[in-house]
Amino acid sequence: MPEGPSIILMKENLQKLVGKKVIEAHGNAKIDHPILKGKILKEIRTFGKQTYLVFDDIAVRIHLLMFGSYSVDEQTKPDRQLRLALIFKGSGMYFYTCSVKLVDSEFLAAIDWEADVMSDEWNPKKAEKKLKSKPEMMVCDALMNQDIFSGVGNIIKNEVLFRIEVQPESLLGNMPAKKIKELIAEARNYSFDFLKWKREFTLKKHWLAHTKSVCPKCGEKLIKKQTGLGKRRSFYCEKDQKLY
DNA sequence: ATGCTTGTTGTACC
DNA sequence: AGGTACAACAAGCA
Repeated sequence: MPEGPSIILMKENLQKLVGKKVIEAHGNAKIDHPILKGKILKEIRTFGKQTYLVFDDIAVRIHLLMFGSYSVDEQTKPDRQLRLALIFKGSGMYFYTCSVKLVDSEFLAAIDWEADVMSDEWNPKKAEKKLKSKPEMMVCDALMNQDIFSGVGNIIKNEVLFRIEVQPESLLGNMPAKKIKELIAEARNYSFDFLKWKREFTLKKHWLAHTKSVCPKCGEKLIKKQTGLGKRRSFYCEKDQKLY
């Protein structure tokens, strides 16, 4: 489920419940469920991998983490613990295996919305500034950093680095300004390709590097390695992706 | 079937 | 104070 573009799809699927009143809230999330009862769902906002169900004075923050899932108007009961259910008149939303928190409006106001690669407010100049201030950071960690590229996950990371022909362990400070600009442009660009392909259920088919064993460009064997401080798996071609 | 993973948070320990 | 490092969480897949 959980990289930024998938969260956009989740928002779309939940959208039909906006404007409706919560009749009942339950589930094993450690929140004060009754507080949501009777409130109108004003809007749904997303920030990277996070989803905010916004009510008058409070918002529910949902983060699907690695294995989270959701459903709208579920027909059959899934075989796992229900984390949160919000029941509306004739409809409902259900969340599983995710992090659920109540936050206030100040919390929303403090978010740097310009860091979200999927957002209209995405600010590439700001991203550039953040990257320039961290010359010692590996590019694989930078892409996964949610303060810089909110919404980018491991799949997007691997595909972006393959596209711009940069080895994951490259240091930001060693990369020419032009490459940094490519990195920023492609992080957004690929995220929208991801969204399009996910919508068509053809995402996996379009992977060039992620989980692949052979380089589609040169036919050499791809390297699979845990990289960066995050120790997340990277797939890359030693021949086609340059180490800066 | 055991190990791995599209992710983050908390806590212990320097 | 700051960072680092790992455990914990959990479901679906190969």
